[in-house]
Amino acid sequence: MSALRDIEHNLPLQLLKAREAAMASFRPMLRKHGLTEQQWRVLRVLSAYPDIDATTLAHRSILLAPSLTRILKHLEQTGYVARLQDPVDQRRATFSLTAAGSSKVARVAPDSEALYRHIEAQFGASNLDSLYRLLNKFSSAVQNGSNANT
Amino acid sequence: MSALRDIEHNLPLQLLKAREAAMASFRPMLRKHGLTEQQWRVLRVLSAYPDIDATTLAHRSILLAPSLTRILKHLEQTGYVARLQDPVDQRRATFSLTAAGSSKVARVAPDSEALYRHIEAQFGASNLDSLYRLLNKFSSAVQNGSNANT
DNA sequence: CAGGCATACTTAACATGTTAAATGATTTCG
DNA sequence: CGAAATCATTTAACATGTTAAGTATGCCTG
Repeated sequence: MSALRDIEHNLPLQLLKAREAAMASFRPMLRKHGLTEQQWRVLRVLSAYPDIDATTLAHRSILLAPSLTRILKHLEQTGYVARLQDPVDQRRATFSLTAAGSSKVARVAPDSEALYRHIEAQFGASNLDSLYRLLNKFSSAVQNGSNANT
Repeated sequence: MSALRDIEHNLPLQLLKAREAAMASFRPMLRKHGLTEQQWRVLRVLSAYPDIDATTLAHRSILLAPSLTRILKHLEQTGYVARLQDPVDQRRATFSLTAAGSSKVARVAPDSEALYRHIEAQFGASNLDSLYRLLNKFSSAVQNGSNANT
C-alpha cells in the first residue's frame, strides 16, 4: 500500500524544525549587525578559508551558485569582500575578506558565541556532540547513494 | 577573546547540510509530480490534519504566514486545496484537501516512501531513530530558552 | 457601547532558493 | 590547429524566506 509515514518521521521537516529553533535566536542577533543569515555564512567561510573561488565557497557555505552571485555582489558593494580575478584561469575569481570584513566578523563573533553557550546550556554539551556526529555521518552516508534519479 | 568556533561546529550549517543531503533526492522526485518542497509539505500536513486553520497549518508545516498565504493561493488555483471561511470567526479560514488533492498525495506517497527506504538503507534504521530522537529533543530544549533578545 | 487592544491573516519590499539557459573561457581530441 | 565538450560564473524567471506594516474582525474593559 505504501501509506504515507507519520509526519513525526518526516526527516527534512524535523531537520528544518531544529534549524528554525536554532535560528530563532541567531537571526535577530545577525539583524542587529545588519547581516542576513547567508551573508554571515559567506563571511564566516571566508574567514576560515581565505582566497577561495566561488565554486568552493558555494560548496562550503551550502549555497547555490545563483544565490552566491547575488550575495557576493552585495558584500562587495558593502565593502566586506574583495574579488580577485584569477590571472591564469580567466573564468575563475577568488574572494577574501577586506579589513572591514574581518573587523565585522570580529564584532559579530562574540554575540554568536554567546548564543552557542546558551544552546549548550539548554541542550547539553554531550547531546550537542552526539548531534554533530550523527549529522555528519548522515550527510556523508546519504550523499553517496544519490543515484536514484534518471 | 571569543574567537569564532570551528566551522564544523556551526550547528545551523550542519543541520542545513544534512537537510540538503536528504532533499537532493526528494526535490527531483517532487518536481516530476509538479510540486515544490513547500507545496508538498502543506499537502502532507493537510492529509494528516484535515480542516485546520492557517495559523496551525503554518506551524505544522514550518512555514511563515506570508509564505503560506502565497502557497495556499497557488494550491487553491491548482484545485488541490479548498478554503472554508469560518462562520463563527470571520477572520479565520480552515483548509482541507479536495478529492484531487487527496489523490495527488496518494500518487506521490509511494515515491516518497521509496526514497525513505533508500535513506534507511544508507544510514541505518538505528542511526535514523537516534537522529529523530535527538532532533526532537533539541527542538523542544532550545525553543523554551529563547529569551535572549531585546 | 465606544475606544483600545489582540488576533488572523494579507500585502509589500527586498533577499534568497531553485531550475534552466546563457555567456565566456579552457580543455580535449581528432 | 580547430570543433566540440567541459567548466566557472552569471542571468532569467518564478517560488519562497523574512521583516514590517496593513486590514479586518473579534474581544475587553470602562
